[in-house]
Amino acid sequence: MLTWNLTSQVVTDLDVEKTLNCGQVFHWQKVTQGWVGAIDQKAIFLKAQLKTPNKTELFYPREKAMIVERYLALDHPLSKIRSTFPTDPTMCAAIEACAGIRIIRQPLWECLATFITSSMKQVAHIRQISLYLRAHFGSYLGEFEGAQIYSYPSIHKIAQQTEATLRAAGLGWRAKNLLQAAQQLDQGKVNLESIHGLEDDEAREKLCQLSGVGPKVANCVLLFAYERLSAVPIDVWIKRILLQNYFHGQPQPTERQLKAFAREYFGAYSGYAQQYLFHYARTLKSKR
DNA sequence: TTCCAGGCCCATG
DNA sequence: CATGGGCATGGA
Repeated sequence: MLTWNLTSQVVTDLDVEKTLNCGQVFHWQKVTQGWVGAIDQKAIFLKAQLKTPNKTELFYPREKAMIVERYLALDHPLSKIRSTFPTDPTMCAAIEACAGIRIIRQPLWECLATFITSSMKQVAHIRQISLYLRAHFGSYLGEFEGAQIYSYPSIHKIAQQTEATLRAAGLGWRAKNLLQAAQQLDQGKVNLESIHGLEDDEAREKLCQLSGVGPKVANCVLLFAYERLSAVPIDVWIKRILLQNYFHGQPQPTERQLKAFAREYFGAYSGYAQQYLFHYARTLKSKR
């Protein structure tokens, strides 16, 4: 049973629940008072108390304060970011539904690997796969209220597996992609750290050299791990909401036209806007 | 049971 | 550049 020496601070515009459950990260577990999970190799506990409609007191381990503050992107100026969004009805509804959602800064490999395993999978199943890989190939970090906490397995650990052992995670044909990507990285064919220094297009191109990584997964990694807040992943949900709300009654745009529109129309923080639309669309469906 | 899911890859026009 | 088919699995 892990114990926590907590510190706290009052944060404006932070909804921990939505931030952890809006489809950017998939492993945090709910406990009585808050959430437990891992940031790299550190077990972390988070608790949020609402003070006013947009102010939250966030409690987190004192000795890991810097790590948590960086991970949750508490430095992102959400008010300023929101002000750059267009003000059409759909976007306004999404902003209201997504108050306090922050694009977090995830570890590179963990984010990349998770989204390689995400293609044509529902969020619930991506989570299941992530927890399986952690429990079987990650490092045990401790237990809290029955929740077992593991780190995400290293590149090398995954690279050492066989396609069969990975398929046991329910990966199906994605197992080969994950294995090959891990091996490419393990052999130094691509260096994830070095991508930090590249322009968006170069970075995207580099990521797409990895097995199982195409434009959509690359944009997820750019947005959720490389802080490229204008990167717009277009999945089935975003495509649907764009077509219904911004291309209604018009001839079907090509993928290229859709991308160009998203990047231009939603502005400098189009990745943020995209995430709000994604979560908004999913909450709408669950309500029906 | 059927439908669908945070796509990628490769082969054709 | 764009379109179409194949690919595995499990939740809803």
